[in-house]
Amino acid sequence: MRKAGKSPTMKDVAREAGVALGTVSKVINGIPVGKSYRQKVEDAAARLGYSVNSYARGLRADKTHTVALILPGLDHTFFSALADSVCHELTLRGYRMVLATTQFDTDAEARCIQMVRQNKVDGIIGLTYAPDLAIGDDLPYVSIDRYISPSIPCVSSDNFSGGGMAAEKLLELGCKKPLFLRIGSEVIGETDKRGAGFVAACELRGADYTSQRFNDADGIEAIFDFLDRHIQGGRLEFDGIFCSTDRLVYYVLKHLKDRRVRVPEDVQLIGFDGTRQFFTEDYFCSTIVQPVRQMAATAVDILLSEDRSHTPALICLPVTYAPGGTTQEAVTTATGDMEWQVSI
Amino acid sequence: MRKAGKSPTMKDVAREAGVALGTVSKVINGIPVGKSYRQKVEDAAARLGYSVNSYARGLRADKTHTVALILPGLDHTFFSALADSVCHELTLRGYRMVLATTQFDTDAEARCIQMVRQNKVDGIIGLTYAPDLAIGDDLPYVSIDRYISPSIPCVSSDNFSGGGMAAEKLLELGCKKPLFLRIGSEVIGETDKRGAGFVAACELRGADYTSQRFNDADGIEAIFDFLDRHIQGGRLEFDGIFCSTDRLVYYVLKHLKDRRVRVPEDVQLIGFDGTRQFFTEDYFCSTIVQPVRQMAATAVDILLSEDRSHTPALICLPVTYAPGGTTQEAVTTATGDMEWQVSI
DNA sequence: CAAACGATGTGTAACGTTTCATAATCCTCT
DNA sequence: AGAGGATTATGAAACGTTACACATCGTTTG
Repeated sequence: MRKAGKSPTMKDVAREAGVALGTVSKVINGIPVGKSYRQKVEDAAARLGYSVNSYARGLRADKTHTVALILPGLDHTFFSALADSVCHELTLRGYRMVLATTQFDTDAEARCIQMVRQNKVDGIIGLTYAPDLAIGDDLPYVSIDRYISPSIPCVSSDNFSGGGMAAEKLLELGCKKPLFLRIGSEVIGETDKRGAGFVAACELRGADYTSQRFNDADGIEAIFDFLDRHIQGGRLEFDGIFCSTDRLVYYVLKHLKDRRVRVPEDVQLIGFDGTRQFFTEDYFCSTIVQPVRQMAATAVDILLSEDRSHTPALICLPVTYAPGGTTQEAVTTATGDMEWQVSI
Repeated sequence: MRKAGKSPTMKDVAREAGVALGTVSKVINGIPVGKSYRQKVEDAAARLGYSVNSYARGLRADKTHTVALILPGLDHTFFSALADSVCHELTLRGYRMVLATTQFDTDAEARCIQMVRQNKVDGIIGLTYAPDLAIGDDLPYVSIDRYISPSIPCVSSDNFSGGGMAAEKLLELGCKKPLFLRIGSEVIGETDKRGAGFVAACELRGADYTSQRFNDADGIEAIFDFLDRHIQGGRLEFDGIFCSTDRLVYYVLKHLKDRRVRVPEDVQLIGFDGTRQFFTEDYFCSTIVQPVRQMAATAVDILLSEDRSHTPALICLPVTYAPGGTTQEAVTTATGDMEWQVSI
């Protein structure tokens, strides 16, 4: 890659304006300076098209005004919404964002940390899965949805309450035999409190619940097998399922359709995330909605806060329930809007 | 924000290893050096946990290995898929990506350019709308979907052929009175060739077509009004509509449903973009699919190519047609899979 | 055996900024 | 009018790296 002619430096501006280097620096940084000097410098800078070299600045000051966001990828609403919000929040605060994606690969996570560390970012916001992520504590780090250590603040939605909310809702909607289905990473993260909350609420209400956990390694087939083992004479023995993610709802939905089990008539489904369809903005399914924007803003706030010595280790933000067609609410929901899909 | 203890520098490593600064630099950069020296340096670096300060490096070498991606936002599949791919392609080539979003605001676009210019990125990939974006030609720039000037390479999908493809498809599917509907920015971009391609194909086939263009400023209501004016006795006078984007398909679909016009029985719809539903991966509607990954890879390739003097000003990548339920194909498509939505 | 050469490590200048001690300038007050 | 103090501009040092000229050492050759 070729770059035409070097861009002007402060030295050039100083020469052009006939003032000292330090004066130019002051003007650029808004430090009070004699009016005529300020004018001369501003004119010269404009004439030359000067713009600060933040690499030189970042070298000198130990502050780069850059934050790294490390995510598995952007191919999921939750991730892209998070990235969008984080980017926006950072811009508002005068920070830049460098984005690195890991494809759920723990090696890539380590490489990303390494990479952004070289880049001397002022901090990292990360959504990672490696059980032993090496983050020196010289570099401020805020973790999303995964508690790593007491010295690393973790921002997540209130997974426990969300799980409880899902249980309450299923029971309220008349379910007698609710089931919790979990699929996810082998490592235990904050999101695993969803099941715990579900169980706690069920026990409190004395409900006849079941909780079944699978790992990504088991494959989705393990869940299908489980469901099949619980279908007796075309009838599923559960009448409500809380799935650990909206994506899981999709798979379950698909499988149940194959088995001619009707949703939501025979079994009601609640997911977690708050995934919405494009354009229509309808929820993909009945779901516990994570406050993505708030999570992003909170993560940024904590990361950039002056005093990081007293930040809580774990911050849980409130979730809400949103009906989305896979449960039988009393009133019809907005999804009725999408009836045209019937003809497809 | 507080940073604990400064990180070790090459000087520290040199002292620790008992060698000269230059030798450390050579080892770090893989320049041949005596075996024992190499070992000493590597050991010392590992012991101290040294990592390169890319700000110092970027200051010295006029190369930062950083590329900026400027997008309206990430809240659209096309944008997030593009960001995902660009990020991935850059990582493969050892580059970092800084992401800036503009919210479709042309002022924000200018601020972003300004910001990344300060950041001395090696180049910019931008998807912008400002009619007169000020990009000095000292900074390599690749534009997506918008031709700016002969010296700025533009990567887009083959909008013209895509429009033609949509026309051909509608005619092939039996439409006698096809309509092209456009909504978009006030400034004319590459995407406007969609309509041109449609018109060209219709004229070639002697079809009785109509072409109607609206701007964002007109509001979606203008399109609804237009449609209403062409509904006679409950029947729309067009039997096929090519919409300039999938999003427009959504609005049209919604409006036609209100007016009890059936899709695809009464009128067939084709969009542009290749938007897919989450999880299901089904196309949102019948559509002309943009090769997002290829666009990202191409943009990155061009931006990072050594010799930018002979790059073509405009690169159009091939699009494909994908049926998605808003047209009446001979064979049933994969969307049949989503029948369960019927019950929602 | 000495001179010349090649190979390899060393140290310093430069990149563009900010900061800070110093110098210059301007007032003000005696 | 001149000295003292307050204000403001100046210029050099430093940030961590790379590149290049130079010094050093070992080896080959006449």
